[in-house]
Amino acid sequence: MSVIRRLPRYYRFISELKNKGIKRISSKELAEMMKLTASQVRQDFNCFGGFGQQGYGYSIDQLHDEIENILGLDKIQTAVLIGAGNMGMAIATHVKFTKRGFTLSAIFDNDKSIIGKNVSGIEVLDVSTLSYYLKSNPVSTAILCIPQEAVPEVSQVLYSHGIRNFWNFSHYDLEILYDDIIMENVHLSDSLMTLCYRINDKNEKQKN
Amino acid sequence: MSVIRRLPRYYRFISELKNKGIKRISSKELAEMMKLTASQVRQDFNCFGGFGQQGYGYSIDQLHDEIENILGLDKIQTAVLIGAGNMGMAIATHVKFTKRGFTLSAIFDNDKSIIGKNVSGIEVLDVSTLSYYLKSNPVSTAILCIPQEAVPEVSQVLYSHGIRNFWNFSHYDLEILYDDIIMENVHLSDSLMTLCYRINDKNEKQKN
DNA sequence: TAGATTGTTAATCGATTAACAATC
DNA sequence: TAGATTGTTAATCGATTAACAATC
Repeated sequence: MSVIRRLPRYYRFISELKNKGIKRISSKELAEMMKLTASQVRQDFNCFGGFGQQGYGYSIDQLHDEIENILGLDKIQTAVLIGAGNMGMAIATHVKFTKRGFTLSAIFDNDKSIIGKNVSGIEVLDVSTLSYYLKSNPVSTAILCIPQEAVPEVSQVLYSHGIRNFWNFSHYDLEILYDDIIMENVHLSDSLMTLCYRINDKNEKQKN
Repeated sequence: MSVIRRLPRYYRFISELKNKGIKRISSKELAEMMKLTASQVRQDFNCFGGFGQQGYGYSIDQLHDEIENILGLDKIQTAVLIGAGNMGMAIATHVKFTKRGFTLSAIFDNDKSIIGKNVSGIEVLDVSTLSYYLKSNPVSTAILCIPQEAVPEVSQVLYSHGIRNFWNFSHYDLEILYDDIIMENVHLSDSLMTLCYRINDKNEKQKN
């Protein structure tokens, strides 16, 4: 269902309206704002049970709470981050985990010069202690910020300790290895190449 | 066309096969590897003119070059990065720009403690000199790693100097402001919330 | 009540899959 | 030639849009 992919964006816009103190919105107004069709907005919200009111529109507060609930942002997942290089550091310090349904419980790396450092209140641990850590701490989700080569070994440890949910920043396509996992990929280079395509495609069209 | 979104992934897999020295592959084999259907693989490649050979399959080398060409990775775009916080730093040091059709020519920030520092061979410049820089240096693309609040002002400067291509890491939806731009969004928190949804959805299904 | 706007069904559009003739 | 595998057309599936009756 492709409505799922749109939910976080709805949540972003609705949260902003809520912060501005706005109380109601119609599908038409929201659609204009988000560059969607009113029809799609209504169709989308109706997937999860109609929470609008005919003749009035949607209550921003209710919409906010409903989407929060649908996304499950209230049920906190515990995550560990593997790889405290530039990307891992950026993720650890930049992402608002608690607002997105997660808590970051530990960070691991194999670089002696990084181990022991404090990153946004969390000490970086030696990745060789990962298995030991997972035995005594309940973790549902792993964030992979390690180089492609390291993925098979590290993910094997994670998988063997029951971790089935991954937020993957490596170039490795982990779905290939296990088929009972939830894999959310952030392939930055794919995104950049898509941008490249779109730029070149536009340039070519302008020539003709 | 949703085939575009799949092209970078094809490129990733084909590049790896090429590196391994493999010379040919059939749509069936590639499909299994990438968890697609053989039909889709053939359909996708045929969008850009059939470069397979009946009874044989596809030449890895040719496929690699064709996709590279379709993506336009050979025509280098010049980009500037705005915002040298954790995320900006990670992007600047972590992303292989030249391999993805770009060259990073400058980095800007407004933090005096960061300005002047060297990040992967590029000096961080004062964002107040951005306008001046753009007058004398040809730039086609901007990478936005700045907080949401700063986006309207900075993007106005970029837009007014003719920049129409954006790689956006901020929470701001820039399409709303300008409609003649190419916008490639990397909304990390959207991705994380989608993961949250999928985890909770799976958990609920397992209960029943 | 009249006006507005939803919820929902039907129509359209696009993307994926299946099938098979063409051909290397 | 026989076998393999593509290119391509047709069938299916899913997602988006349009239309309108229901109702606040």
